[in-house]
Amino acid sequence: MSHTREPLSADMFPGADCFAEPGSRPFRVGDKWSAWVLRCLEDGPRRFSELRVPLHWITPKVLTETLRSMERNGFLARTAYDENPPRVEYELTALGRSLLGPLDTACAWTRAHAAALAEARAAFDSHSAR
Amino acid sequence: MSHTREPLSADMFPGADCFAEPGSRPFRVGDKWSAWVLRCLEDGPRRFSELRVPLHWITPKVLTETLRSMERNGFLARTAYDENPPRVEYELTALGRSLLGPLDTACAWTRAHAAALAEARAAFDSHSAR
DNA sequence: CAGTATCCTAGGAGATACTG
DNA sequence: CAGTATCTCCTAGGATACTG
Repeated sequence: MSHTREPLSADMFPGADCFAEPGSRPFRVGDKWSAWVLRCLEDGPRRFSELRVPLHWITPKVLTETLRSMERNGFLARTAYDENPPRVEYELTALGRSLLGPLDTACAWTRAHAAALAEARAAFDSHSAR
Repeated sequence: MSHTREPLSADMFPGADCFAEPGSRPFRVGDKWSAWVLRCLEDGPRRFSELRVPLHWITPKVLTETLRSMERNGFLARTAYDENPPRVEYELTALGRSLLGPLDTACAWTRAHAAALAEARAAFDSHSAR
């Protein structure tokens, strides 16, 4: 199993690269990972280690920070089960779920204008090159 | 005239603090200033120095960077008039204008859930305090 | 398994000064 | 007026190692 860092796949969350990846404009939801976490939890609760996989082996420190921040905002709920080994599940709240709409809107924009964006950049770059 | 840096007023662009200000979650449009610039140009072309005022005297370096990036993405057009003293105007393109919709959607979400957000944070903070 | 604890680095952002 | 040119600072994000 490779822990190599590659760009997140756009298949999982079409248009999201424009939200979460710092290098990609124009959109970004808050920090680098929150929007992706939101999508990962869309279909139900997930465990800490389950979240790491689709997030390309995000380091535990960064995932913890992201989850704490989202929990603080009331976007998700953390449930710790008293078992051994420990089990913790994260699940979207109604508030967190309500974010999916705006997120979709922005995603839709990105997909609808991806070609125009690429063209604009190419034109700008070729113009500033000469 | 005070050049003191204060938080951007929410009156100018309700809900936008959740897009553009790094410290404010959950939303942020790309970088710190792009969304604000978009709003500043909403009602027509503006000059470089005109933009600095509503943006709380953003430094010329940062404004230039922001405008260049937006120009590269095709969100705005830069027009330099051959006069003395020089005059340069920035104006939204159709592509840039099309961003206003998604931006409004996200703004609307923020305003609609501002109370819930504040409550969630207060609850989280008081809980983690004790 | 679900996290902490440390250390480190790149780059976004600002202050200040200067120029065509 | 409309920008560059430098310098500096901060912190989000990552690598790695360890723990209840």
